[in-house]
Amino acid sequence: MSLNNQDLNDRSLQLLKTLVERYINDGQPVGSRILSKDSELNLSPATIRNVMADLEDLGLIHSPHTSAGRIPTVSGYRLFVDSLLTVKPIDAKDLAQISLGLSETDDPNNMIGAASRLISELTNMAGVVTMPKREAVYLRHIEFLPLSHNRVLVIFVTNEQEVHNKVIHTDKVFSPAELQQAANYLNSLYAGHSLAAVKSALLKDLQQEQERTNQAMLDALKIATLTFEAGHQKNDYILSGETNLMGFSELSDRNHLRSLFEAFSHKSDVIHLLDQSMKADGVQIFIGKESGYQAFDQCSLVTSSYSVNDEIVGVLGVIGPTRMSYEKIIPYVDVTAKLLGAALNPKTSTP
Amino acid sequence: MSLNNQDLNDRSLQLLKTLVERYINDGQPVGSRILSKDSELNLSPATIRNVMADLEDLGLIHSPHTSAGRIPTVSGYRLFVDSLLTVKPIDAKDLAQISLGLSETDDPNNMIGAASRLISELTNMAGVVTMPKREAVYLRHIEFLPLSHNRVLVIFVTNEQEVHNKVIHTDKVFSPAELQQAANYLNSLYAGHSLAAVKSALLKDLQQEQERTNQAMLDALKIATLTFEAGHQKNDYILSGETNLMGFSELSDRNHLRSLFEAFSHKSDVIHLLDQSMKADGVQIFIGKESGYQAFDQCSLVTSSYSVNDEIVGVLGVIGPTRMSYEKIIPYVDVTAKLLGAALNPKTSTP
DNA sequence: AATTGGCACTCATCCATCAAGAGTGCTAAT
DNA sequence: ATTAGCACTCTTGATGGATGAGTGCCAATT
Repeated sequence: MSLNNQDLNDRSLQLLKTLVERYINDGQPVGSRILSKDSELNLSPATIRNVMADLEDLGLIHSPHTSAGRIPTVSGYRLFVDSLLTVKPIDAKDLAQISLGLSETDDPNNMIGAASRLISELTNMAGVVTMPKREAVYLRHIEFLPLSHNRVLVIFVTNEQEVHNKVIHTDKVFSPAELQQAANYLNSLYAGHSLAAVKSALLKDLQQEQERTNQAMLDALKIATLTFEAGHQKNDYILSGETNLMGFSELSDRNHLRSLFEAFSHKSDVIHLLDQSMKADGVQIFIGKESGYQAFDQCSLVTSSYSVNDEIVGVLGVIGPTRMSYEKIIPYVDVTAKLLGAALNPKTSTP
Repeated sequence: MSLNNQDLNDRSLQLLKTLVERYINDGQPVGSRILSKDSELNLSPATIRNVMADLEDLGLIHSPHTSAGRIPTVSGYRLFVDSLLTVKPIDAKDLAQISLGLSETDDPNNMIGAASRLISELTNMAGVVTMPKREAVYLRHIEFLPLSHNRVLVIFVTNEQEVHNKVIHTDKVFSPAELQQAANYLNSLYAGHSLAAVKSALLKDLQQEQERTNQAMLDALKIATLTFEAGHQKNDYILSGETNLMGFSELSDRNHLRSLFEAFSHKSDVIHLLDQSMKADGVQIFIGKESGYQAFDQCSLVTSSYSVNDEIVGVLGVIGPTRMSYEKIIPYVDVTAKLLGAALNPKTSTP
């Protein structure tokens, strides 16, 4: 056994690097002859073969069958991505396209969609961006409109300009005037407070008022309780360019493709996966089975969280085949996430 | 030439019918021997062959190659669907599932989604439902909130409970009080009127006020003009179960599948296609190339408009391969569309 | 001791051939 | 008008080289 660390470090890594690069380019298993010509070190195919055998023993590469070249395993990609890769600078034209694309709208929702579309178009893969999810959501304004059958339409605005609406069922019928009064009361009491604070305050106030039995205020508090009892975070994402994935031969198996697209439809798996990237700054990568979801076995996911006012609020990512150009994709994801965060910051935009 | 109308009418149609039914069942080209056994008329394969040759001359069937059976052409399907088909009654259990599924929510948006999901699950194909689009949209309530940089968040409610919001840019900065006053003014003036009426009234009132130079009202009218200048009809649809389409071998060609899913993403083609069904009551069918969109060449689309209060407001449909069980699908689409219309009617729901 | 040339060996891929089977169209007989 | 019979076509699947890429290992070289 001549495969100690010394062996690996010197040139095996170099060879692994060129092997991965070559495979990412061609999609063909790369053999000793090609690798010999491709690497700067002047080694004969025979020597390369010895090294390759070592790399295979270490589980970094494997060959699909006897007479084919080698392709990287997940560990091989991982090593490549972690220590060998030299990122390419982002194309100036593409950078401009991203900035421009993100500045075309004020609406945060549209901006998320634009980011998803941009990253998908520039990488020719699927782009995905989660809706921003603020830790602290502030109640800005609330409004009630009566509907038929004891139902009330609640409209409330959070943060700067996020509009939510829901229908609640009340015990009794309220007149428009009563609802107006309730809204005024709640606005004066709770506007500017975080939703969490509002919820706990509601509980307290409800008890207090119950003792004092001020009916009007009691009603207002009850309606408000109904309004805020469920979560309002959308927990959704915008996916673009899924169809690009159909162009990759490694994903062409019908069943694979189907389970992949089913995962996109169900959303929960993808959301869970993206949530993992919320924790960290910067770019994160899931290669093949690393994601833990079978549907993504043949895919890699390159993500970056994006922040508004130094608070991480969402994740932007790219989904493609394991054989993707990480060197190119990583900076694109990185930059787009940063630009999206900046564009979403209301203080910086359109002075 | 022995292929006059007499020939066709008698038993050729009967044979065409069983041929189509058989092909829809098996997916295999059906030959003279099978057809001879399958049809009640006791004819030898040879006779059947003569009839089939006639049907082929008429463009109703064709054979993929010399030694294969025949499969229906678009015209063949069309004739089958228009005059030969005997619809199967809808399964009671499925009917219950639809009713139940549609009654689970109040929110029209959720109901559309549920309808799309239900029809897709019950047919094992893709379900599509357009968002309801009322001819007459009534303004119910309008509200303004100030944002930074001369921007105003407009929230307005139409019809019963449809909430819209948009950000408009104003010439000058408005105080919250001014905006409140403007909203009150507009609500008193225009609430209950159709959006079209509001738009034309705005133009007139704007001119009148300009002469009288009442600044506050002039401002209100200007903001309102900005609010209503663009259309607010969503013109969107909810698609479900697209992935079911990946299971059909006739759509398995990667490029076909891709262009199909790209059409789903672009939406415009599908919307245009569905809009054609808005004009008519009842079930409409587009078979293969009849749709006019290349992406749908291999697909059929079975649609039905749905109505609220006798006004057609949207379309529900199913997308699948041309070789689909029309006899089963048609009543499902029909019934689901009717039930959806009923469920959307606020007067009928939850008394 | 590391490197290399040489060589036998393994597989996937391509291509031609072949047999079987399904289905047709046509003709002649019923 | 219908049908039996038959020659013919064409797909499908199996078989079997031939080719070529690539490997692993051994012995020779540096």
